[in-house]
Amino acid sequence: MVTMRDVAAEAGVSAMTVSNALTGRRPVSDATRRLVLETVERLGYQVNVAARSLRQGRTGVVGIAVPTLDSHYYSRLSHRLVLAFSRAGLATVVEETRASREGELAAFRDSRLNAYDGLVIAALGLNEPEIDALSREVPVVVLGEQELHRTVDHVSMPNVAGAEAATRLLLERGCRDLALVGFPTVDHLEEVSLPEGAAFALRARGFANVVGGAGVRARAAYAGVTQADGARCARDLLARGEVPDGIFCVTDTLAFGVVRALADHGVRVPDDVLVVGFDDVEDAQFHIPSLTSVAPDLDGLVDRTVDLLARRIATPAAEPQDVTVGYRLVERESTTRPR
Amino acid sequence: MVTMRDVAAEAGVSAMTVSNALTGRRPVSDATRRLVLETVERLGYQVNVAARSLRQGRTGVVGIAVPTLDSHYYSRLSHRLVLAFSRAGLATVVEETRASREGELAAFRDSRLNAYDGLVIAALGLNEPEIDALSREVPVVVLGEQELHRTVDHVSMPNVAGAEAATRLLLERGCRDLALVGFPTVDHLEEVSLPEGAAFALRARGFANVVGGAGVRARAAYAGVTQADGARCARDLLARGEVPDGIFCVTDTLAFGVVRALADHGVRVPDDVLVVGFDDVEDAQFHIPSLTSVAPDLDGLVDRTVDLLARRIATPAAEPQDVTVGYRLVERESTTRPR
DNA sequence: CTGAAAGCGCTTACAG
DNA sequence: CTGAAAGCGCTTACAG
Repeated sequence: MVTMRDVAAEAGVSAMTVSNALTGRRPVSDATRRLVLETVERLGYQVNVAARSLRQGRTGVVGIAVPTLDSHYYSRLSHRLVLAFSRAGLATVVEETRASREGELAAFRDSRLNAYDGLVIAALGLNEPEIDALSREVPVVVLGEQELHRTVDHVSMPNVAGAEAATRLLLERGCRDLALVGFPTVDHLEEVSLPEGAAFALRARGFANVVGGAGVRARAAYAGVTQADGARCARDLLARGEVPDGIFCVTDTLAFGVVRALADHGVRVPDDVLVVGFDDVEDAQFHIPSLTSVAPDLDGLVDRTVDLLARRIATPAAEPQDVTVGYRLVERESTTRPR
Repeated sequence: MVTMRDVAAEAGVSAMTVSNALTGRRPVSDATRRLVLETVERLGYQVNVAARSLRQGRTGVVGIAVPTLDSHYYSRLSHRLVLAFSRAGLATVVEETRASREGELAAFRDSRLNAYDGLVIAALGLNEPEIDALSREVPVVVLGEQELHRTVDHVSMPNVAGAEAATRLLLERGCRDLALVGFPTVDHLEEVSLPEGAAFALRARGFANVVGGAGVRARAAYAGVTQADGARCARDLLARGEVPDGIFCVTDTLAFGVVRALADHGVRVPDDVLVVGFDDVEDAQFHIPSLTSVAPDLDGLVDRTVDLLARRIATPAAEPQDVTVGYRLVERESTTRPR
């Protein structure tokens, strides 16, 4: 391997000067810089990042920890974060936590071990005190799955407000017999905790808030997070006898499964029942029927995340911020009554 | 930060002994090991990976470079690879190349710079000689987007055979007026190169192979890789006047866009036209109609990839292997004629 | 603008 | 089974 020392010897300068010519940290005369760069090119020199990291204590790498990459929502979110950090001059590493406590602890451990400069984590398994403690060891931004807390930078989704808007839309379209898919109950929400964390509970709360005073029927079904789980929820609702006339699903992924299972049982969307999802993943536009969904401001979420992490890295003691991004309700065929 | 030296001083042993107690590389007496581990625990010592890497020249990290994470196929593939490498005791880093030459060169560069022990790359932009040259700098396994070549380990999809099976199914179902979506032509395939690389061309070739002797009409449409691109292809076909009675799409993602755009123009699947995709992504089961698709043996692909990379890391001079995994054709509603 | 020396925190020979 | 010394390839003070 070609080292900085080789380049220095070949160019007849010191290793320091090579370093300075490459990093620009200290001024180097134009002639020397040209000589160094030409020698670097000719010898095919590549800086050794392990050595640089050891010396600097920084790596220029940010970790992104998400429950899984095999998800409509998280794959897109990861993609957007990678692009945004890339624009900010930071390389990114994506890790999967499998939505487990252990996986999330591992992400924090890896952040120290591999000397990530910072970590973005969609935390589902760890609770607030744990995150607060861990966040002292590495600059971190927590993504919107926890309730508000003020000891760590936090960018969250408009979970409650978005779910309220979705539920209101169902009422406005005339639904009087609602179902919530993705949470086990519409009452005593605070007593239930799910492997998927607080986001689902907050969306359920939004649903319950609107349903509460509306004098309509409401029930709930829960089976997990996948399309297959959504299908199971729909079958569960049908097995209980009555078909609701409006369904709010806490994610689009669940909604896809719900719509499919309803079709398998001869129940049509939107003819027999209206359906709204959450996340507005790209697929929502392409399904038949296309899916009405709550579209969180993903650009805002990503931009704020990059900003906050950069600030936290630069100023470890900065005052923690708590940001909730906006949303739009995008209406499509699944809530459009046929004429 | 607590260093190995701190632990050694506290435990009254040498740094070497701490290292040996931790790595197990050399035998340490039981009593000493217990003392060291207890001291490590008490001081909260964490090994510094940068220093270890610098010394060892290895990191235990494997890079995975895919065109994008925002894709039905690549997000699932990345997920599976992460799990498989995790089982093999290797951490993984996922990078996006944006399907560009530059992005792929960067993945190789990062592999050296960040001292990945190995790289898995779905290469689309680089050609064979470039990959062959780069593969001398880092252990690499190339994923199924290139034609066969024997200078680098290579795991490929059953592109030709799978596409042939899909096209044969359309003929068996009575189609006589076919369209290929995802490649610009059905003739002179070798003269066309796409940003998406050779996989699309090989699938087009499979289509052309079957159509060739069958005495049926065939045309092609190409716009890119996304669902929106698939929709554009369908609109393009419709704009040319005649509606085909069978469509083979080189990916499921394109097929979703095709089916949606056809529906927008009142053309029904499978009533008016049959559609087959490729990849068998999870969504294929949940769309309405559910999508018939070529299902490559993803488990086999992932397992072989992990095996080959592990072997290449252990034995850099090993004879390169070229593996093509199998497939199943999964029939669903999109090719089932209504009674 | 340029350089010689020291050291980041480990692990690899070399000894015993 | 254990240790003192050297060095992985850089960059940070300290000098000039």
